[in-house]
Amino acid sequence: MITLSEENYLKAIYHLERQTGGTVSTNAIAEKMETKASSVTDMSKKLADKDYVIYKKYQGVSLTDKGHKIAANVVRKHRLWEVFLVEKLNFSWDEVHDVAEQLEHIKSPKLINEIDAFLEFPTHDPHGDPIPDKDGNIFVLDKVSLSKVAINNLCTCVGVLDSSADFLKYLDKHKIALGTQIKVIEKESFDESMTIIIHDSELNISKAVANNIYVKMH
Amino acid sequence: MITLSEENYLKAIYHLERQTGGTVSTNAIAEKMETKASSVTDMSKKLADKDYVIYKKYQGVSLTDKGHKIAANVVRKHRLWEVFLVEKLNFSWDEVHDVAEQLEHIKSPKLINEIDAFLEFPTHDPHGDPIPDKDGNIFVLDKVSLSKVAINNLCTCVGVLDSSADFLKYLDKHKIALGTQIKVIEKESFDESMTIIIHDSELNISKAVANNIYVKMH
DNA sequence: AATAAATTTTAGACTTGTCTAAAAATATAT
DNA sequence: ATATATTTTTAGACAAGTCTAAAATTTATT
Repeated sequence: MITLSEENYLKAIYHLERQTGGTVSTNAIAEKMETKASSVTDMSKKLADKDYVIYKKYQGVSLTDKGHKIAANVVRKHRLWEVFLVEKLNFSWDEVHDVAEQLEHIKSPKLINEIDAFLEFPTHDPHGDPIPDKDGNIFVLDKVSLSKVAINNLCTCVGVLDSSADFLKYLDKHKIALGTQIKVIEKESFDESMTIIIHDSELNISKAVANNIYVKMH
Repeated sequence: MITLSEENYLKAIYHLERQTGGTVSTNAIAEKMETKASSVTDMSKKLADKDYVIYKKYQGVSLTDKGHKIAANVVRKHRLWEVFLVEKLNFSWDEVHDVAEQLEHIKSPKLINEIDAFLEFPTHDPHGDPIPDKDGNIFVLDKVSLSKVAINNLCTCVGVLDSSADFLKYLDKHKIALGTQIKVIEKESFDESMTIIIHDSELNISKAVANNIYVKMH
């Protein structure tokens, strides 16, 4: 039986592998988990003993197929619960993360299958992140950072890079949501801010904001 | 912050207090929790330190107001989740317990309030057990054991004493559910079995079964 | 009331997951 | 290529929660 802590480590490794491609360093895990490198080393050994990761001293870890499947399933549960909270229980997209962090560890295949069906098999969570299927596969749609979009182009918001509550509240305030149409009309070269049109009105956003918004081109 | 283990102990003490009235013995808790008496002693001290129970050496424990409130809230969450699983996710009443044991520990006041509203404020769980309100109060309706009902009386099933999967499956097999009308037509004195009429057909049930069914008299 | 039986507590040990501080290995820079 | 800085591991400690075995207390019995 897998422990809560082990699941959280596998999830962190999963996200880090996906960000960087290859193996994941001890320090990177420690930072993500908000723990110490020595704790990560201890856990890496345990995860390797259970065949969830491949661990070579001083070389970091990478998920085995077994570990990948478990991690993807945790992420699947996390994202399905997020959809449930927003669609059925009146949560806003900045409120779901902490609760989903708890719900993702509930062990019941029937429960998550029924939730999936109840929600009519969603493919993305409220932040635009893809929901892994039962085998752990995800289908990524091609999205680009809003900061890369050239002047006069029209695009649609399909996701966010940073899903912190603060950033999501900023988006709410300015009526930016998944599906919102965005037209880039001006870019300032000195601070890399840009002016966009949403819902027929102009808005100036900083480079930092534009970086954190994913869009699909028209 | 309260731990998972502490919550489970408080819940066990809550149920035992309710069964027996007064204080709860170390052994009774150990049996309910499927653990050893020495572990219970250790935990009793911790719970007393945190003002969740009153503990006197060799005299057992009883919940304080603070402890009672926490325990009742865990039970509230357990039973609301059970209703949710049965009403919305196609679980049968014998499948819900294990999942609800996990879900009852999710910490999010908003979540449980929204689930409550989503279910339109149910008062009883799928086994007929009352759901404590936000203050931990429960409103018990007067129910009697089917085994106490005299011949020729008509009554309605409103709950079960034993909600083990085995017993619930037995009830399913014989089409006995909450709300089912039952008429007692015969009682055997030698084995205390009884013959009842449900859905217009006769059924003979043992003393053990009758003991575990709660009914409301007409 | 004294003894036997049952219950409860204590003492010490073990596991999981964490930490700090020091040692070892790897990477970087001059 | 050697010294320095960074990363990673080891060693030893600690808290939570559990256990076994022995001691203390309470309850039941004669």
